[in-house]
Amino acid sequence: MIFANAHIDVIYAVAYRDLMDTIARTPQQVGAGIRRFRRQKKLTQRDLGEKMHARQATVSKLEAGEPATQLRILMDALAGLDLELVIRPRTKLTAEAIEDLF
Amino acid sequence: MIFANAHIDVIYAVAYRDLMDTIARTPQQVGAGIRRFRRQKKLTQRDLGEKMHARQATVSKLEAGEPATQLRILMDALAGLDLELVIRPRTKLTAEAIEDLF
DNA sequence: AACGATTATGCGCGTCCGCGTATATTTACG
DNA sequence: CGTAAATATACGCGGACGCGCATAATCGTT
Repeated sequence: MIFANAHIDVIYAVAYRDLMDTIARTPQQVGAGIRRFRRQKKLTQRDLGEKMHARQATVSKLEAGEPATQLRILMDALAGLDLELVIRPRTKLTAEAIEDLF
Repeated sequence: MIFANAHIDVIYAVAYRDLMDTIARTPQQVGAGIRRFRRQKKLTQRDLGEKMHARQATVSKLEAGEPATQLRILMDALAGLDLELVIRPRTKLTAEAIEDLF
């Protein structure tokens, strides 16, 4: 029984963190995720642009899901928003589906 | 008590999935993650390239962490490997640190 | 409705992608 | 050790980025 001694707080934290996550499989979804987190932090595109040394117009294209956006731009934006990327096998279980189990 | 009725199998699956995840904050880490999953699936760069309609050389640059790689290439590679991206707030807790809790 | 703030779009420029094609270089294995 | 497979690198091309600069279009408040 691996979880017998597990702190319920830890598991709760993991589950809560999952609810904050954004899954992305397309450039559009990546852009939408960036936008969501940026707004959550009350930053304008210009604000984020300054943090990452890019133009407001560049942030705009990134959030629009421009497929030819460069990886550098994406990673700089993530850093500017204090975010990170996770690469993982595709799951059918969405956050909503998991909630339904409880 | 939110987790009173939770299927332990589900929680175990979530924890196990986390161990398979790759965290990336730089183009290099993204490339390394792609490479790790590609090898795990016993595919060559050429194999992956064919799946995503890209050249072997393009896959090579992606895995090398070329910062100017286009987002389209990354997402196509993820799809070809049946992977997905997660955008989330940066965590200090690495997979190893979490293991230490158990 | 009107205003400022925010975001989307445009132009010309320099740079570099990803392409096809081809070839070094390295790795893996008998 | 030698050979095939796998990966890294090169060249020229067409195209599109991201840049500065500037302006339209949209949003949010009062």
